[in-house]
Amino acid sequence: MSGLKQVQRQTGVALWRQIADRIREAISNGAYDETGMVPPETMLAVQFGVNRHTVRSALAALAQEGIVRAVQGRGTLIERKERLNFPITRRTRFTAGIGDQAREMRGLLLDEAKEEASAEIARWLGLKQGDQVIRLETLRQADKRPVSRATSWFPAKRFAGIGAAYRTEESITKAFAELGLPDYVRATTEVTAAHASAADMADLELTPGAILLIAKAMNTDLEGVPVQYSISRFAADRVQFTIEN
Amino acid sequence: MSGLKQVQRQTGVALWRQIADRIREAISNGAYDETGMVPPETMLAVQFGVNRHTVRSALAALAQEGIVRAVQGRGTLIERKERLNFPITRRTRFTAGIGDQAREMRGLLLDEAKEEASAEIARWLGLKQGDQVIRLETLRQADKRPVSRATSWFPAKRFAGIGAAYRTEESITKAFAELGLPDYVRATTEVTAAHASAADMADLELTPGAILLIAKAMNTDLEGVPVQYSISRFAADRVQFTIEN
DNA sequence: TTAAAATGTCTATTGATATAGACAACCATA
DNA sequence: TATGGTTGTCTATATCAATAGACATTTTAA
Repeated sequence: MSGLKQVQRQTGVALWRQIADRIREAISNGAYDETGMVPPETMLAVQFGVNRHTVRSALAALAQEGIVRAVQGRGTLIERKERLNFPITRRTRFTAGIGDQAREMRGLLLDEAKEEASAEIARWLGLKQGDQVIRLETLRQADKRPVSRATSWFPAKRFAGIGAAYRTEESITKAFAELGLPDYVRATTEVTAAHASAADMADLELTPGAILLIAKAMNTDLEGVPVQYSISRFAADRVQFTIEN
Repeated sequence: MSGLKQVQRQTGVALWRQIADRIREAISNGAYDETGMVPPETMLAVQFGVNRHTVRSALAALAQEGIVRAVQGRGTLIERKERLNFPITRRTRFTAGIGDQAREMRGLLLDEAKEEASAEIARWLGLKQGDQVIRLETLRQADKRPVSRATSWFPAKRFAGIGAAYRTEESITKAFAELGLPDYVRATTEVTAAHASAADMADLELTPGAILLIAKAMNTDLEGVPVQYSISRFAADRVQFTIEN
């Protein structure tokens, strides 16, 4: 890998933020694994072609995220450098999928509502617009660190009580099982990226300007009948998707 | 869909940039299809809870991208509202994959080099570190609009001359065919997101702060022997990926 | 023709961003 | 214990980002 290059002078995104993103990426890629520390501020300033104070702003932001910790006289230590891998296959399951990469997996139910299907939701679930659906707002954590924020819709008739089941089981797979659906498969997944909204920023403990990986997914039962449509927002600096064909 | 909500006051990313992103997204989602115009500046200012001048900065950025065009006295017209869909399957091909969504597809060879495989490239291509590989830097366009910037590696021994073949055929699939590989399959794809580098910004004609969807892909021949490893960077506001299982 | 509605332009003010320089405080080690 | 390297803090200055208000210009429609 080549070293970090100079940042471009841009409008709209603060320099310190661009530099924070670059350093976060470098840490994630293991660029500083030898020392376990970020290079000195003065060196980073030269590398990026900016003032040392600008580098300090970037490092302060990373310290706020818990990624680095500055120690006066010694340097800036790297505290955390993970990126969870999230396989997307016909058998995609959140908890099992990244279960071996974290000690503790949790799924929190933030909100539950019964509502009428919009045209889009109806299309995905194979219902008629206006049919009753259950919407779950969930937050998934790995080792107490928020990983994704998802909005899921289920046919209300077939999956009444899925909210309560999810609240106790903390897993869609187990909630389905409790409601008499022992198995399901991932039919389609659409992946996009966007800036985080204010609400997602709060839930995912993101800093401003953060990027989301957005997966719109549809699951079906083994007969191909849609059972769930979900829009999951992942903190892009904490995960990657892997598609194995 | 609910209407646009207020933006959050953030640090590091300019308000006008956040608003530009939101409006671009709304246009892409067809929120203004009825009129073919963006709402008046004063109305947007109220919706986002900002000054009209801030909205004007956002619209100016979108005009610069060619997405809208302001006409004094009339309003701000929407010029373009596309997001190419890019299916990722075992038979993923760039040109064929989005060929029906654009009139003209082109693949430009920016650079070609023979080099020694790094540990990572060697691992992906099933070679030994230091084995000769050919690296192609390519830019793919749909209707003259840049869509992705890719770096690809090929085993040098097997695919000598792939640069020349790509330059004339403007397609990996056709270049492979010319070199005696009539068919290949997508083995794995890793998807991440990040901010655009300065170089990618220039090649993809992106505005500062833009987001990239990054796909690291490995293709094999029908016997499962790796033939290509590539890192493609897509302008996130112009594409989405679809994974069909 | 007139009025309303929309974008375009200008001035002014405040706070955030970025640069620059100097020096203090702290740590490791020769 | 002295020194060099590192982070922490302070002052100062210039530019960008955002708000605020006023008014001009252009188009549409009453």
